[in-house]
Amino acid sequence: MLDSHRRITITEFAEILGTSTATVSRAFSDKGRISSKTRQRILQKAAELGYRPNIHARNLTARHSDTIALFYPELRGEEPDYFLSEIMLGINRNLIPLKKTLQIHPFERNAIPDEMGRYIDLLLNGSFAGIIVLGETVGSKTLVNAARHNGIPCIGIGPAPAPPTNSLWFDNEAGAFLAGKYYRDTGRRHPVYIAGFADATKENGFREGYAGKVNILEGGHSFRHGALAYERLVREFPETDCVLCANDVLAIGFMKAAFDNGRRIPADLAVIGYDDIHPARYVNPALSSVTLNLYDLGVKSVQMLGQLLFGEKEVPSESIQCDLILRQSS
Amino acid sequence: MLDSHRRITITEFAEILGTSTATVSRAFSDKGRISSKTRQRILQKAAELGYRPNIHARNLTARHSDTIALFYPELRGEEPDYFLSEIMLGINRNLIPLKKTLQIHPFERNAIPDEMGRYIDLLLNGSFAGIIVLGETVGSKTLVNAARHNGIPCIGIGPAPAPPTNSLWFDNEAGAFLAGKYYRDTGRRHPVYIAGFADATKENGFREGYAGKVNILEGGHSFRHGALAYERLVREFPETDCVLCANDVLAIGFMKAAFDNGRRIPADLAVIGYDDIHPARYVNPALSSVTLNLYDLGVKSVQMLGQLLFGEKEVPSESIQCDLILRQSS
DNA sequence: TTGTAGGCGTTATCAG
DNA sequence: CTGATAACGCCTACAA
Repeated sequence: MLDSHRRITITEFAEILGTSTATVSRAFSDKGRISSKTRQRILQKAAELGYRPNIHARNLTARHSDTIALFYPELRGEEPDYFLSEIMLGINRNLIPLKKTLQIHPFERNAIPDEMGRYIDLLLNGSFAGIIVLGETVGSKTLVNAARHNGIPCIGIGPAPAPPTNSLWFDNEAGAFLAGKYYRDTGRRHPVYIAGFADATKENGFREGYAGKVNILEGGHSFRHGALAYERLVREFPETDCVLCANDVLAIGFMKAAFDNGRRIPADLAVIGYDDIHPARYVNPALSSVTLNLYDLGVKSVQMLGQLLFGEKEVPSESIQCDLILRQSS
Repeated sequence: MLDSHRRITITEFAEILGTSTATVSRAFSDKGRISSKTRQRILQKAAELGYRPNIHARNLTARHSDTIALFYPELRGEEPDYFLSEIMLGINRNLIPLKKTLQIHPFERNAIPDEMGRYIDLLLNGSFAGIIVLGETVGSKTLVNAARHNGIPCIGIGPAPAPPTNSLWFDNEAGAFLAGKYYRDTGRRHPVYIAGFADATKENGFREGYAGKVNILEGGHSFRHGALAYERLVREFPETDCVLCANDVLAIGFMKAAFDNGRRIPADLAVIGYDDIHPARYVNPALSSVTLNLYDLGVKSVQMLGQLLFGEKEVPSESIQCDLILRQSS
């Protein structure tokens, strides 16, 4: 049964052709001298007989594969990670020209280094041509370090501060600052920051931008967290007239609860999100947000990785600009 | 340079241990008799010296890898595919126990079989332990067939009609029927169906459910398409008082445009979406939708694939139930 | 329980 | 330009 599906090997194939395995190999490899006539013949016959180079044998000799891996701290909720989706789209769209293939590796967000063993293993098995690591978590850093230590091409994506090379960063403090300043300039009086994961940077940026006291509320990373945050806001800070949410998902959930509660946005309560995921534009009211240009982040990360793959020892880190996109909610 | 990162091989490692490579292999393979004492010793020493089995060599002898691939027809827009995101979440969450790794392969939605060569190659290279194929496109079918022909474990996910085995399906006609019937029962007079990809099934189901004439409008698969559809609706079918959108993204875009245009939903105009992606619950008004239980679809698909991987020749196809989830928009 | 040795399918080196 | 042949690193009979 299995045997009936057994593919023909280079040896058998070469025999049929009456040539050597070396020549067949050359026909498929683009390097190594070979007359275009024999290549033609070989390629055609291959199509005919269904011969294809075995990728594992190939990887074994080449000592690496054509797959690049994306590692990211997983959201432990029941909702997809929209932040990730946008970045991944950018990545995927640009992998084709590199003839690489994408592998997805979510890891536990709160993992300590010792718990990253499984991923380090993957990394060190020589399975990947290169990797992209998302996030600022301990796990992320563990991965990035392991990659560097072992000479594996690796681009890190995350908030500042970032190493001077091989990383792509954005300045959350600056982004949140924009929101704070905007609220100050538009005369809002009682700002609240609704936090996502522990990240003092956004909170600080927001406070500095506002140049005044801001209240803090625990948020999270799901629509539901956002809705819950609204309920808490009503109880704890009823005077609030503007909020910055640590991410758009939170903001959308928050707005939903506020809207259903009869709050007028932005008249009574302004809200600004963070990340600028696509749905932000299509909720009611359309959500103002600090854009991280997520798609571009993805695109750029594979460009950088491409250079590494191409032979560069390292590439200078780059940053992506944050902007405040004003829509209807603020 | 590269050499400094060269990992130790089984031969060298065995030599250091003063044992044979076979024993080392056994220590790592869980099968093959070996005293737990020597295994202990070997595993520990391995950790010490940083020895890890080379995955490519492993794959070569095993004739397959531990990666499973997800193939899906790509949305050619600038937005992530939210439908896919939900399914992928379900898949990812259940891959860990299988100790498998996920690879992502978007392909051109309108690809004809001849253009699927690249993916067929991947498939036939023996690279995958198994695959999951999404969609009802020609490309999807090509892939599924190739897999079956070559004895590669494969689960297809898509709308009915589906083959009797190895596939996971949902009944779009039945789903859309629910929406049509609901509109009939709630006294709506002028229904419009806003189409996504060419899929007569939903349209038919909707019409049958409504048991009357329904107008059709081209839609698409992005928020923007939805918004545009609203504009066209105003011009072409101004009397419309209820719509079914082929997917939620469309519906959300549509509602946004309607809302900004001062339309009262659902009073003047009811809208129902399809797929029930998470954001549907958090837009204003909350979107009624035909749920496909996308997450469960993902979960179930890996369960089925798991059986195939476990040795079953084939598993009976299963279906996932569609339900109409009523929220605020209808 | 452990060791020996051949094989997995390619690629790379070195002659020819 | 083409052919032999030795790696690549591991697994698995088979033998001990």
